[in-house]
Amino acid sequence: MPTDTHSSLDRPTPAGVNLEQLNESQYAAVTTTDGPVLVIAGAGSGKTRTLVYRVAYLMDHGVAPENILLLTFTRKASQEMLWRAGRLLNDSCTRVVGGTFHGIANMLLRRYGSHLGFDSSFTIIDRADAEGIVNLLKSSLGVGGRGKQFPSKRIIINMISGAVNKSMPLEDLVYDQYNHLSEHLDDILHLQSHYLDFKRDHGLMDYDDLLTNWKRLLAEVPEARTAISSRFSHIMVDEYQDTNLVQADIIRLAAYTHDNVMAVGDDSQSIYSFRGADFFNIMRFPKIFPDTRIIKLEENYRSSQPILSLTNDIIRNATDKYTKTLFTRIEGDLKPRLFAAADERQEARFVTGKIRQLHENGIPLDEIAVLFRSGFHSFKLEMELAAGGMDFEKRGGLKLTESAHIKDVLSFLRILANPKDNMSWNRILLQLEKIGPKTAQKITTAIALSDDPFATLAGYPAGAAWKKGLAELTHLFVKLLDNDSPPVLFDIVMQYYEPLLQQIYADDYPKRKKDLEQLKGIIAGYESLQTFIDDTALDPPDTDAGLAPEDRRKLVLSTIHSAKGLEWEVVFVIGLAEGRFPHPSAEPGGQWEEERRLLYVAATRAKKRLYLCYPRDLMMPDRTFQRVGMSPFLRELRPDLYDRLENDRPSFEPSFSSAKILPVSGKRPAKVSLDDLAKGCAVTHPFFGDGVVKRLVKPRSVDVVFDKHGLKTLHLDYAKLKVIRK
DNA sequence: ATCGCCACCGTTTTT
DNA sequence: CGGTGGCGAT
Repeated sequence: MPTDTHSSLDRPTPAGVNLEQLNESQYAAVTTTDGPVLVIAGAGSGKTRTLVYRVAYLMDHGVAPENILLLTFTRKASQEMLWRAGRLLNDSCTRVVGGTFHGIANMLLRRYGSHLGFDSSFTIIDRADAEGIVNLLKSSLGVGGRGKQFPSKRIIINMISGAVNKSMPLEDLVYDQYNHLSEHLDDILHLQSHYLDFKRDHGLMDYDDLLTNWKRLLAEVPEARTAISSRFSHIMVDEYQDTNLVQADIIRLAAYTHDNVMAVGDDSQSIYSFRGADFFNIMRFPKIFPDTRIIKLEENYRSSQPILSLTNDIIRNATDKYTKTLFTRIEGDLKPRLFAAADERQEARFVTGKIRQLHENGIPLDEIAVLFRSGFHSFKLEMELAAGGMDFEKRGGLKLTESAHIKDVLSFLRILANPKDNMSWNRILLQLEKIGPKTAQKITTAIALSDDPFATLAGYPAGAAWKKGLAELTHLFVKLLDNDSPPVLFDIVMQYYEPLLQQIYADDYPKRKKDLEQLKGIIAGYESLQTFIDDTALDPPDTDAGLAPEDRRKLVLSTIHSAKGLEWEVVFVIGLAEGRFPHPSAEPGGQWEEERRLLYVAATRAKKRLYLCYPRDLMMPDRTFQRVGMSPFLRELRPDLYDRLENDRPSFEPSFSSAKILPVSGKRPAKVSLDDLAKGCAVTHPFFGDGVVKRLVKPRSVDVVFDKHGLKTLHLDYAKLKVIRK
């Protein structure tokens, strides 16, 4: 594919794009309509922005939006991107097809799946479902019961899925990466083959199946390949370092007529290799697509220089170096801070106190995040925040649809969409009195073998103890099969399920009931049951879905993995202690480097302020405290790149759990009111320093230009402003 | 043989 | 909190 011979600067510019903001490389990435482009760039360099601009550019040059396919990692990311593109180039870009690999795969398979011999009604299963199947099989095959260190269901699913994603026989993978488990190889292979059969027999499809079948569709069905390749004349991929081999093949095949692919990624941010992601995909890209234009972006548009210096130093020690040294023109001189707490509790208090302080100084809560390696590392902090009456949103923990009661209700609906879904049958039958794993399995096998599952259920020879329960269940399905509106179906299920709910979860029934109300709100927006079920499996709604935007402006607590691609003014990274970070099972060589990149990802989320915290003492499994040092990754850093915070004072911040504290807004009397201020007043602020009032805003805010930090909008209720001179 | 209840334990990361 | 193992009841 010929690249342009004349200077790219001769080309017309995309509508509404301010080219002052684009450096020459970005400009080159944006202004090409043909051929493959690979953008390799560091954190905060505006990779995603080049994609948005290119969408705008393409549409400006006559490419119809419905022919553009934007593949992103999460559905939120694609929505965000389309929204940004919409601001550049009116709203026609909403017709751009944006989504995740899995979402697009689902769409295509529902449409063309029959070419591969699929039943059109397959059910998408998530991780927890997959683990559930392994559990069922483990007991029914009698595998691993006696041997003590048989791998957990989670590890087995990781291995099975890893084999698919790396296009590698499971056997090789076990010898390669799980050698310590190789004594169980036969059992593992046994489980794998039954797992595959189970999914096939019951019309279930996991995340990996969606991708492999998409690939098969492209590779084996010429008419589908042609249809898809001409439908999407331009394909864009974000976060390319997180793609696996199957995804790389999909892109190659989907673009086989035109090669119009643009991929952006950063090898230093590859943190998903445990899931089969392979950042060598980036290196391979130019070989797969000859005549690729490679564009490197080295300017960072996110973080201040002190933060960038530290993050450069984190990655400096990496063994695989493809890394570029990033620079920034953003001003700021606040060095990252390293805080050594005595223990987790003190760490939590420090973070809570700092957040409160920052918020009082005018930083909105949704511009602050706390990041950590594993979900449970934030438990102490969550308690401390809750005790202090501070609201937060936790990401990367349990999703709404992963809780047992929600799964219960969804099972009924999933059966309606796919009567062969034996996972769901099993769930429902187990709820009945006197039916345990064995009985449930007998019934589900009978159902799986029959042509009419509902008739089989009705006619199943019931034992005396559970005859009544089975009859009620049969009756429920009679009613359900008469309807097809999702909200109505939901209500019918709830009539049946609510008594069960009270009985099964007697202790926290009200809380679970509230979750179900929320689910009801979500389902109300759907007209098709199938769409609803697909969405809940592919993109589980979080517990805050449906809240008004102003209520969502919360402090974020997140695992580092779930924070990928996001940014905040202030970032705290907690739990940076030996034994916590890197994860103890990571050994120098393999996983170790990925853990280092993980810390890099965490630190590069910060725009202005970065706090790195660790507890000196950690509670060990045997409930004793043990002195641990700081994370080895921190020890490697040049000490002049950060400021150390010592906690010589025993009670650094007051504990919010031991004292009654009023909510933030009511706690502090306003120091200054609008009446005391006027345009031109000189003021001082404990955090931003000296400045001059530029403008009075609405009821209780004021714009101040600070000497060192530029323009800030401060809320008088929170900010500790002092008037120096009127 | 199967079910239900109680007590105990440990927690990678996930589209 | 969720998974597991033991034990008594059916």
